[in-house]
Amino acid sequence: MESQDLRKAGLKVTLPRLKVLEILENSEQRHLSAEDVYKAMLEMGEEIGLATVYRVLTQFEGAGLVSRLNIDGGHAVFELEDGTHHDHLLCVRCNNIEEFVDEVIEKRQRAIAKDKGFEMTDHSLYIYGICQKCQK
Amino acid sequence: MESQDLRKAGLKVTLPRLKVLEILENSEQRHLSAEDVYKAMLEMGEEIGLATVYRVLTQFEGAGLVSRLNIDGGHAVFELEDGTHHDHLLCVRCNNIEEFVDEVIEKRQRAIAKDKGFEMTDHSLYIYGICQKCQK
DNA sequence: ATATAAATGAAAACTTTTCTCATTTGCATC
DNA sequence: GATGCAAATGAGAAAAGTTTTCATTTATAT
Repeated sequence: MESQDLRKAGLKVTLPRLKVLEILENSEQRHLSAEDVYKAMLEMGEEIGLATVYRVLTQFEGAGLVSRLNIDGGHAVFELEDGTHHDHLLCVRCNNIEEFVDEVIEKRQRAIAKDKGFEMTDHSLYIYGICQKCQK
Repeated sequence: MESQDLRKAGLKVTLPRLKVLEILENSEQRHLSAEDVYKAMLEMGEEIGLATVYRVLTQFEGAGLVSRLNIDGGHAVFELEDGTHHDHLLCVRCNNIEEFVDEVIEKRQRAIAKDKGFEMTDHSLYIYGICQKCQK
């Protein structure tokens, strides 16, 4: 099943790649840092180098299998690509990440870029706050 | 004039602090990295350590004198705080930064946070693209 | 003038990510 | 199935940006 995805992306089917995919698919957290993936790997009893995790995730990003979020203050997290564009809400207490789609905002962004003479290539929007659970 | 700002912020009035403020005020670029400030300092013939630049900028941020932007991919730039909230458009070719304010987007963000049960503390929106100059 | 708490500079440390290079592996071909 | 070769891997070094440490210097209240 996933081997096909790798082959389609022009990547050899290797154990590290399959395992990284498996972790991304089975993790209860949709958003994982390279470190998270690395630790999950070791917990599964799989030998892997952290450099390989970074390489694999970067290749997956290039192949459109995952997307990378650059969170405030430096470190990146990865999520399985599901074909939908969406933005993120981050809880500053528990680091939970939620997703949302808002067509009004999307439209305004395009209008702003046009207005400023920019050819928009990308955008990133993060809303930081305290999630419902953490407010109690 | 600026000495007052420093004193109000509970910071001693020192040469490095005054000089960093001066650079932020007089630079033709509104958005400067710590490295930029450091280099400008050396060009002015002022001795300063890079660590001091970072410390001073971080203190200024805490005091509300400057704000820090975390640009995609890691490094931060600082701008003099002008009391207005605004978001940013970044040119991926020349790294020029423009600012914009959009009340529609602001309103939608608040609505989304509320809808998801988040108590919004902050948000960041960056539109990446190719600016008018760089399109030619 | 002086004491003292804060600020500074230089270098080391830290964090996250990428690179290097020798070794191993997947896979097409025989 | 054996074999050859390009691609992938692991370990550690390196890079980039930022923070910390600590001995020395400086600003400011007394």
